[in-house]
Amino acid sequence: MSNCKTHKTCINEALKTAEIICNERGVKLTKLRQTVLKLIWKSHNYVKAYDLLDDLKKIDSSAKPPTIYRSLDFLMENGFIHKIRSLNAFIGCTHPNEHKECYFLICDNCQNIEECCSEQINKVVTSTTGKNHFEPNQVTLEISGICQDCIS
Amino acid sequence: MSNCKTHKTCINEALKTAEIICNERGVKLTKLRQTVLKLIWKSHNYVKAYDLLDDLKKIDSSAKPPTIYRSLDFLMENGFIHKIRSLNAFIGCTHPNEHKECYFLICDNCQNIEECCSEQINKVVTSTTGKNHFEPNQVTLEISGICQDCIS
DNA sequence: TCAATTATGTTATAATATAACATCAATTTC
DNA sequence: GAAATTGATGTTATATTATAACATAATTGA
Repeated sequence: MSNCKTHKTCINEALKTAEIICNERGVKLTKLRQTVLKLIWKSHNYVKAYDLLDDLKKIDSSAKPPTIYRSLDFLMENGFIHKIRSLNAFIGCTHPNEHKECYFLICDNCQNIEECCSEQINKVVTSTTGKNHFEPNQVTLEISGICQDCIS
Repeated sequence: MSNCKTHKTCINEALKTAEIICNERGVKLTKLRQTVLKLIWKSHNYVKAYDLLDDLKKIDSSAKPPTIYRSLDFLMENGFIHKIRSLNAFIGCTHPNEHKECYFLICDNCQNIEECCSEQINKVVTSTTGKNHFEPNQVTLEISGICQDCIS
């Protein structure tokens, strides 16, 4: 479960940040992409592409799979959302400006996902890939289990 | 690229180990499951489920998706193979007896996957989940990039 | 303005995975 | 050893996830 009090703030923050970053980068956060980002941020839980598509269809009944997947691609490329590979699902990024590598704590019970960064983990990954003479490109670290709020 | 000299040895090892573990556990490594495990071990590269199905069809033309997926499920449950979530692919496990958590170094160039264990990584994961009061269940750590042999 | 680029619309289909029910084989129990 | 139970496989159908390919529209920039 997330601790945000007024979730609207989370959504607005996410949209504003995305807007700013897009301007900096000279890429366009179009109406559609905004809408999709907003739909993803509907909650702190992960969302599936086709659920998103259903949501989008309520707004624009002509939406089709490529509509969603293209927006998802754009949002991922720019770091506004992440794909959770172990779930084939997507989630809004809580700090699109800052991180390099991050990892996810996925609650099997409440579906909430916590996005975390850890210098420690980065170091270990770097050192272990170094030992293997491996040039890392992308790190996927997803930890599923039971979150704080669901343990009791 | 893998360093095995006679890959047949890898396959035989994998099958023998699986056999022994199944006996210990009182579960059955049926003909079909053996065949699928052998097909997965055809190389050290990862394999896709439907490629596997095509291979299996050459042996038993009546094979269908559930044939493969059931065997894959069994082999995963017993730790003889792993699913690589970032690729929707499967790979034989190199040490089904020993490890708890492991991680994968996936070469984008040659498709080889190195399965590694690191006490260090386990510790960091434990400590970081602990800090978040998170009860971990399953850890997915997949690092893609360029392997030693493909860097030059 | 028109050429090039980028974004979106649209149709179709590819790729991945599972549900549901039938049958067969092995094991246990009486 | 026959019947009952369990586990494995066969089979049909379909769900879920994702992309290719081509058409059109909007935007940018020379």
